[in-house]
Amino acid sequence: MFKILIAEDDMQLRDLFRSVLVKNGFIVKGVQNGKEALDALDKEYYDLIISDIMMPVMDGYTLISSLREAGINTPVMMITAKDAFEDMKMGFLSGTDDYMVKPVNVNEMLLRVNALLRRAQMASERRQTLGETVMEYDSFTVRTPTESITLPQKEFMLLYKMSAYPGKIFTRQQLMEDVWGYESESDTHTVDVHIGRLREKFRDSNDFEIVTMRGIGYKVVKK
Amino acid sequence: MFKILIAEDDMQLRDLFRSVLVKNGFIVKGVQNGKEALDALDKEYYDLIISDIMMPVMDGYTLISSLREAGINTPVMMITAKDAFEDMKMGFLSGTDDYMVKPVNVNEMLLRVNALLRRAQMASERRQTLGETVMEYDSFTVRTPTESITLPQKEFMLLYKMSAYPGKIFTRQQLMEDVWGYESESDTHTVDVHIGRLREKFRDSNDFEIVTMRGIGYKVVKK
DNA sequence: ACGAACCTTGAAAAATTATTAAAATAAAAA
DNA sequence: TTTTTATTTTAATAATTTTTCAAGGTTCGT
Repeated sequence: MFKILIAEDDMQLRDLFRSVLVKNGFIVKGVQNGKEALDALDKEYYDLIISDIMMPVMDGYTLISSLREAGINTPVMMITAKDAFEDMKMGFLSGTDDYMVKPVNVNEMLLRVNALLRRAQMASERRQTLGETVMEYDSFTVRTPTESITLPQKEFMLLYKMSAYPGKIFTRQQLMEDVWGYESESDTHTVDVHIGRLREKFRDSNDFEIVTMRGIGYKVVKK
Repeated sequence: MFKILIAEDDMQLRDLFRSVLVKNGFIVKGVQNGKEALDALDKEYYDLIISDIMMPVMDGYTLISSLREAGINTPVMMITAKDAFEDMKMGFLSGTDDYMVKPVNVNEMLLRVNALLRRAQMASERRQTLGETVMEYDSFTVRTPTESITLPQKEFMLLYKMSAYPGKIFTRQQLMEDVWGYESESDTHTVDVHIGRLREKFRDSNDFEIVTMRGIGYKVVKK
């Protein structure tokens, strides 16, 4: 299920886009300007951004530039009122992936959105979400609303593995095999130490906690 | 540099596209129809395909469909004479990434080509900026407010590649493949040495730094 | 309250990366 | 061509971070 963020100050247009996208199975959030878009992106992961250029508070160019500078490569489709080459050029140079001129044919928009998502999927890293916590396998990074930390390999793998099935209990043995590999010599108590460190790091998480199943193993539970 | 394949039966148009792209540093091969395109793709790798829809022998839809079926995900831009929704729909459904209607604005085409290559994870611009630091691909030169130095090839390519996606993590393997080439014999630790030299040279940069992602690779971060 | 299971801590061991120097290769100049 | 210079690679060692292990303290369930 793909999540799309729409930044558009014209409420009528925003609602039109939203209804079309929702009707086609997307989860959509609408905001009024670039600033609000950044806030939304901070809280939650989106698979695609549709943004108007001219908006109050923060325009589309600024929005995209800041995203790209922050290393966020979410695909972006820009929408503009003016059919001017210079505007389009600025859009593409800020890091836009596609560009449409108003009045927008919503069916074309749908096709283009799908094409962008298809292409992004290929390059996309493996990723997992637990509430507002996002785990990126390719960078061993965990993003929460308040921070973004890169974990050591073993710690990350443990968390990633268990988060894939919240509520499911994993025995130490299972975790050893999955994370350390089939014929690891290491003591299974090593798992405990890593769990301890994870707990310390995510003590304040509102999304999950690691629960001990005495005599069995551990599980990640959604809060 | 990047290789682009153009499939277009109108010789005049093909030559126009070719000359514009060549002028912008791309290596271009032109063919007359889908069949010839498939033959060319069989012989050689291309980074992007620009294809007309209506062509004798084999049309654009068939070309793209066969590519996608064969698991080839090269980005494709389709070009058509008719401004018809049904045509565009068929184009996108066959696996096209972008779509332009004739008469084609070649400058817009250039922008879109670059956007497609960027999304496909290839830095296509010949010049990049990171804050006040400018990198020129053609001369391997990096200019900062205080100085201007020409780097050795490997060092420059490394920096250039990573700077194209600030914040994105590159594994040594990836960097080896991108900078050294697919089947390099060299030890991947040679990357470390070059990174070390880059760090030394740009120790005082206010614009960026190279951060180690332990166990994974490196990334360039904006300051 | 008791024992087993778990948590915490610190320090040793292992793995990874940084740094340096020297050797090998490639490019440029004489 | 030969010599010189610059670049790239390899190798060895140092520094750093992660991982492991073990000991003592704590908690949990009966």
